[in-house]
Amino acid sequence: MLQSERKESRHWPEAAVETTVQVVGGKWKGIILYHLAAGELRFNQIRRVIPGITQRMLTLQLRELERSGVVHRRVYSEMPTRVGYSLTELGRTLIPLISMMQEWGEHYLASFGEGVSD
Amino acid sequence: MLQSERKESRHWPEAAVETTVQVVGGKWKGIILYHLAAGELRFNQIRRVIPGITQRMLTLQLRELERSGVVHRRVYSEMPTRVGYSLTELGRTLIPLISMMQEWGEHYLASFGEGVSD
DNA sequence: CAGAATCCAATGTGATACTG
DNA sequence: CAGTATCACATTGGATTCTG
Repeated sequence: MLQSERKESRHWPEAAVETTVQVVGGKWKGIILYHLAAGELRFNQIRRVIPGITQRMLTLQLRELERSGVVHRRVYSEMPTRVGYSLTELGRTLIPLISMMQEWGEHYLASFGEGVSD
Repeated sequence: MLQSERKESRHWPEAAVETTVQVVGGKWKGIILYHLAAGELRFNQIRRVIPGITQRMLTLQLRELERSGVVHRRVYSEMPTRVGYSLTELGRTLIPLISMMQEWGEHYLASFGEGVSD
């Protein structure tokens, strides 16, 4: 999705903003990255810390994060199968951004209260 | 987890991340905010700096940004009609975030975006 | 355990035409 | 100039079932 719809090779600053939105945006990616910032998690561990995400969506979002190069998928040859997900080096450079997004969200929720339906 | 996590908050940190994603996410909101950071722009001025956005989408995204409280819509009583959009005070608190998103996107495009094929 | 496959509903987005 | 209205298509998301 990201690389396959690359635009011009010239980088306008807004293209950079768009790129970041595509990597961390979507309904679940920010949350997944937030949890992976703490360290490697297995598939069902992520499901447990993100109640509400379906198996299908977790798979899809993890695949996109992998494809963006920010998440690494590691298969342990065990029985039963165990798969660990962790941030790549590039993914770790996202931590300050995720952190800032969290802070802003808290500030927003605190000043606008619960009444904001968005 | 993230260093900035505030344990006394009654909001879950992931809800805060989600909230921010909803405010700045989507296909166009980040770009719109990026341009409004420079100052007030009229409707068609935004269209000009964001080639590719349709009139319909610009209207919809601006309405959502207004509704989130980060953009202010100001109608000048003139002929022909003139409407200016600008960041609210809350919206201006997003500027460091947008700026960081831009920087990360540039870093991503520079180190990863160009040569990668799927 | 960690998924893949399928179906379908909901939402997002674009093109086009029209308006005060 | 700054929108609305309408239709069509694309993308996203959920529920369910099945598998190595």
